[in-house]
Amino acid sequence: MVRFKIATFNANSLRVRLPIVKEWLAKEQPDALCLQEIKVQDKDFPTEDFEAMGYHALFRGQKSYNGVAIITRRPAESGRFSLYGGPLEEARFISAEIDAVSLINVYVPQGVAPGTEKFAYKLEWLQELFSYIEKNYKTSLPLLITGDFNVAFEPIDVYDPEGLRGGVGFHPDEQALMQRFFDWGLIDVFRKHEPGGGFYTFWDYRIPNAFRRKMGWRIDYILASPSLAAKSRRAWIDVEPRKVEKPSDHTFLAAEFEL
DNA sequence: ATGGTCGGCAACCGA
Repeated sequence: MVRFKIATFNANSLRVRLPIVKEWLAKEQPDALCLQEIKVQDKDFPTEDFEAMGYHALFRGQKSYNGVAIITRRPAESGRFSLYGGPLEEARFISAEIDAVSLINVYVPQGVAPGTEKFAYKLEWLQELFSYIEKNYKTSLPLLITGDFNVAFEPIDVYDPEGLRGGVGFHPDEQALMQRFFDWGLIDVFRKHEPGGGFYTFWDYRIPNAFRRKMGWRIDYILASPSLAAKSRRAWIDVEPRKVEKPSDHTFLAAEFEL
């Protein structure tokens, strides 16, 4: 039996959140950590900080916005650095092969509001991600898709389902696309271990004291193919890093498998 | 009655 621990974290600036990330890595020693919204260009990526801790880094950054990375304990085989394949594409997709597991890390467009061009782009991006997975992966093989999907799937995944229904992040068109991943066979590993509601991974900065008031959303996911999901032993949300000086609006979401 | 968020990066955009 080989332990395989994976986590995902929307950093909202890796420069600002690097101390939190390093502390969490040291504490949990995951085999892979997927980061989103790193907001650094490749030339500024803190590779040395991770190497000094015995970790390896794959990343695709961009100026100002977006940016994704996969930090691994053992060297990983890099996969793709974009979904559509173009050099001008926003840095929202990165994949790798690690310990015989195919890993895809995504930062799904936020979408602003239904009816906007950006909302249409979000739906199109999710559709493209699903098509890519359907075309290139088999449900029988070990696959993990992690990241910030910017979609809450069920009413128990948001603090106010009635009030938020139909808005960005809790819209039936977004949920229908999430459903396609589940229909294909992927399993929401946190949900597998925690059937109850009220567990969130994101609290909007713009709502005063949202965390204290429990006004959260569960929009970050670790999705696993069936055979891999069957090997998960636990999944959890770590809110401890929110108690530091510079909390993020997201938390670390982690899962542990026995391969 | 009113103001109450972040981060990047240089004026606002994105979340």
